[in-house]
Amino acid sequence: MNYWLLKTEPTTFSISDLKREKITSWEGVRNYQARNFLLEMQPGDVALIYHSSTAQPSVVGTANVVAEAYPDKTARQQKSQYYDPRSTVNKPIWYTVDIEFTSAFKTPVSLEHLKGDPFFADMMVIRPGMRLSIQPVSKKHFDHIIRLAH
DNA sequence: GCCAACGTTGGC
DNA sequence: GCCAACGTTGGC
Repeated sequence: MNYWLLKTEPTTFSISDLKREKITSWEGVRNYQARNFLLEMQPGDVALIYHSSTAQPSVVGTANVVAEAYPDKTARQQKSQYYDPRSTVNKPIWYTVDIEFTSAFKTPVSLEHLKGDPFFADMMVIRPGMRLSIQPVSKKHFDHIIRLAH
């Protein structure tokens, strides 16, 4: 079982949207490194949902991975902002996974907190210039964030 | 809105 | 295969 952090801009898709939809396809990942992490994800893995590009960037909830990676259909939809003409049915480039809402934190754990807490000193998300939208997370970091959120 | 850090593209 | 130019991300 592995742990992940999934970034999203709340103006595009927020934890509230996930709560309402219950299960969603995590479409639109267009970065090879993030895609490779998507391909590693397995049902049973759990993820932190992180709001980026907002007043207080924070971990805001959790989700379960419920379907392993499969081709992202938006790559072949010309009207989609995620359209990529290089991706074909036979040779898809981009993938997505299905995740299921599990919780929205009453107390989000802010990036500011993570940066200030030595416990998270080696967490990927606090590294300056870290733009990766899908990141592996250690169990100890995951568990502690859950504890802080309660 | 600024801008640093990165990733991608494409000419050579 | 190098690298400059350009585009994107995302905190501030």
